[in-house]
Amino acid sequence: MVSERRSSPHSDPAGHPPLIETLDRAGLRITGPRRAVADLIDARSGLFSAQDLLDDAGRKRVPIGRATVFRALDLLEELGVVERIELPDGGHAYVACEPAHHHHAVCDGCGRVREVDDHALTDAIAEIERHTGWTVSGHRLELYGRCPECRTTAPAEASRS
Amino acid sequence: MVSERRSSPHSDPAGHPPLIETLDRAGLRITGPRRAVADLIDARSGLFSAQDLLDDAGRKRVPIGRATVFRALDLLEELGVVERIELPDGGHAYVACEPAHHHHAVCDGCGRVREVDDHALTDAIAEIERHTGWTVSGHRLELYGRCPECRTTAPAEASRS
DNA sequence: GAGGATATGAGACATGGTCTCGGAAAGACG
DNA sequence: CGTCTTTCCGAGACCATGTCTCATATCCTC
Repeated sequence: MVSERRSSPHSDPAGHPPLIETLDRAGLRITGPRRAVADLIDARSGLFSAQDLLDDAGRKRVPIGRATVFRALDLLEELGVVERIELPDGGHAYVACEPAHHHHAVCDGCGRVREVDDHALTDAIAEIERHTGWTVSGHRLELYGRCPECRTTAPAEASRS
Repeated sequence: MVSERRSSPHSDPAGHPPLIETLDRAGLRITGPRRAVADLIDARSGLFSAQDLLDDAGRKRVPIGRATVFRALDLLEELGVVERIELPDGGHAYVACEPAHHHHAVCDGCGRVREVDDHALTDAIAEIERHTGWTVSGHRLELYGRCPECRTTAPAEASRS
């Protein structure tokens, strides 16, 4: 489980439109459970696990099946508005994000996640292709560290390279 | 005692010394099971899962407990000679590697893994730190694509950003 | 509305990994 | 070598995170 931290009850901290809109625009069925999951995600900020959503749902007395949460998450991931990321400790978490290609920086102080783009990385990959002979069709980059707010507070715990 | 010394078709692509030596040099106990796991890994190339090692062990009639395999893998990971990587499909796999910091490129044709270093990435990260105000203490980069041998054969399947 | 396509929920199953605990083996020492 | 302490091992229970199945409920279109 990923820790609980929410900011404003419903607003999209990073300015995303409500997730449910994405489903709608993609021409997918808007069902009660889907809407519920979308809302639960919108109400969070930063990292969360499927279990977190289930817990939230229980707390709010919104009955949703486990499988449904995973299915909704898959769907949203496919649409690019939710991403599953790997944590330094080997665990997983989900995070809502923009559909455009980007990477995530995860703060190990507060769990906040920030999107980062990667012009420089693109160049780096081109370079790698050039001298290894590989064709790189995809990549995954995650950054771990501390956000400006946490930088001055408690020291970070170990993180892997 | 396991007979078979690295019999893999593409053995030792990067010229690693036997893994068991790493344990020895680290001053850790060299026990039968640890040696067995080290040998099993040496005999492989590319990605493998804990289950693969267990299967190999069964095939060679080397009885090793599941927990022991995971413990040995943890140990080797701590020493930096084995790394656990995230696959594009969300699964995990292990791979033997050099202890120095680097990244992996995974071929989705043959499963081969190549180590890649990242001068350019280091610069890219410095750049990110500079204009986001974050302190990046660690990162994880994985590249997916096709190695030169597979590039000309069957087309790659989809892979994620 | 009615009907067919699709999604849902409950819970079994799968996978990958961790924990516990009694027993066994490694290494230190005399 | 024998004994002692420390560490490791194996078996299997346990756990977390997902996936699958299938009967039922729901959505959307006509």
